[in-house]
Amino acid sequence: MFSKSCEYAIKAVICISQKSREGSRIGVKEVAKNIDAPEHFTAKILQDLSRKNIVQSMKGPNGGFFVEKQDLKTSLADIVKAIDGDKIYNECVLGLKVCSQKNPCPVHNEYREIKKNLIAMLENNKIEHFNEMIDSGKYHLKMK
Amino acid sequence: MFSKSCEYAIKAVICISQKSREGSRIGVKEVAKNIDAPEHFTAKILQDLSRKNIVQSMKGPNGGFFVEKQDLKTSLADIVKAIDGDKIYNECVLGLKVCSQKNPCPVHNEYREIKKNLIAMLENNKIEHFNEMIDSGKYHLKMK
DNA sequence: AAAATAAAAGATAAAAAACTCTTTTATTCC
DNA sequence: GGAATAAAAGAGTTTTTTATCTTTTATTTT
Repeated sequence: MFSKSCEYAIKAVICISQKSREGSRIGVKEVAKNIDAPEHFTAKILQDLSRKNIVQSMKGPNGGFFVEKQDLKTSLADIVKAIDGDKIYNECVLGLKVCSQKNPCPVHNEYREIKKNLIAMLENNKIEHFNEMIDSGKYHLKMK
Repeated sequence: MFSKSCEYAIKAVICISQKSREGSRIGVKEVAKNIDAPEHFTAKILQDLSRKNIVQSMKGPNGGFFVEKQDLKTSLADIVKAIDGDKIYNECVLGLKVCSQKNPCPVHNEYREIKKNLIAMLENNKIEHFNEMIDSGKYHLKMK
């Protein structure tokens, strides 16, 4: 469904935002450990997310990554678009270059509904949400 | 969503089954042209589908690929499972190794519904279906 | 039986994705 | 200002996926 980078990105953003609520920043090393991803690879992804303003960063001692309050409204869709692009929005399930309402592939109509729900899910789920869910103890992100 | 191989496989099976209804077999070269896929790569995929009994094959002059009548009941899910495995059935959207009803990731419950619909779509759509749809002229598989 | 045809199998190559390592730049603390 | 810290940037490497090329095997036709 999503690329590995994208999966890591989602987990990383949630992880960083949790730290941010406590008022502190978090370094690559700790993020990587938390989300069970390779450290340097995580660094690349975080650079990308930072360039795209999904997370913020500060260099130097006591530096690290954090998310600003207004960015808690970032949705899963925003992260997915930032990393994997908008192919889930546009691409045909069968990979046809031309597949539209006017010129549909055999599963176009059925898939449209599924896609609609998937996109709705990605857009409605914001990171502030996840913080609450994970706090509740009923949901997790751990790889154990 | 699916690998390239899998997309090709789906199109190839539909393409072959259409020829089979006319009572004739079809060679790799023609399949590849029809589905706009590289010839030798298509050959590999067809070998795989043949080993897994989703299509049949015959060597020699007048040989080629075909699908038997009973195999028209093959669903998209069967093809996807044969090529990409059953990860859409089992894997967590966020890539967590542990993600279940008892130990859900933050989107587990919402995604479960979407997954259910997706799987239903894949299982309900059989290739005999597609033949009719494409015959009707309202749906297509062409890459033009 | 020989020639022709077409898939099967095996080996190789190219591209993309995933991952690693090293150097540079910005910031803070002393 | 100098040392220490941590991200940014750049330059690899490895693995997986996608694609190509060559040889072998099975079948048919003559």
